[in-house]
Amino acid sequence: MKIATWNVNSLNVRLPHVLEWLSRAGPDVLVLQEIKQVTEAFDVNSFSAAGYRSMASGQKTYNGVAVISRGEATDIVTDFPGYADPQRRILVSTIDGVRVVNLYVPNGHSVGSEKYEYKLGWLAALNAFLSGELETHEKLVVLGDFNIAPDDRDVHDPEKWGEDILCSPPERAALQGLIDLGLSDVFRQFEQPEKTFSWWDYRAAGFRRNAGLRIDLILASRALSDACGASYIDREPRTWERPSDHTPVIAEFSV
DNA sequence: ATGGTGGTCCAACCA
Repeated sequence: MKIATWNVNSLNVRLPHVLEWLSRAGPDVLVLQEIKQVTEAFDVNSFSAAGYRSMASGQKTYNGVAVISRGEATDIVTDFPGYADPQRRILVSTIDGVRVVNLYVPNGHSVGSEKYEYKLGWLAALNAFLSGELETHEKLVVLGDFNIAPDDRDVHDPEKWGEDILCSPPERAALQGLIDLGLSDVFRQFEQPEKTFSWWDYRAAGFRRNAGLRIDLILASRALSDACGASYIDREPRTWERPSDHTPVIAEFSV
């Protein structure tokens, strides 16, 4: 199974990019974040014409997640049980025997802000949810825009970023809490070029200067991480006309 | 050191 994640920053704008990338990369599963459209506006037909099934959990203007897959998606979950949240940030399903958890983790704005507290609370709810999912699904992958750079290697200028948002110790501790459930960051199972990132700020020529972060992650349970043959980031869509500020992150599993 | 870009939707919010 070849699986990928991409924050598209508006599917209305980026649909042509997504279709182009699907045709070039041919993943079995592609999960999207920030589709920024209501579920009813999600264009299932464009994906079925490309040979994919698809579904979305959308909302107006902000957030919104979608899953595009060759195989059928079953046992769909769109909310953490017991955690009421109008923001559409998760889409969980089982595809070809793999539990696929698509996430758009809150950004958090700045350390100590109200949005930051929401982010940490959301991550606690995620931890509780995944703890349960891991009990019932041996093959589980958690992927998406985590809005957390795991460590200094994932930051273009660690001195400058310091312990700011996306890099603060409580955020990194929350990510470690997920790892401690029995998940691993498959990108780091392989030799990677230095300064490989998945997001570059539109401002201040971030991409031209490679001033980026690796905040789009693929975490896999033991049964899957053992079966992971490759994980890499495809920078190319970030070079296209009118790009998303994120680029696809891919993992290949022999399942 | 500051301000820079982009999406949604038209003023202001979010990233």
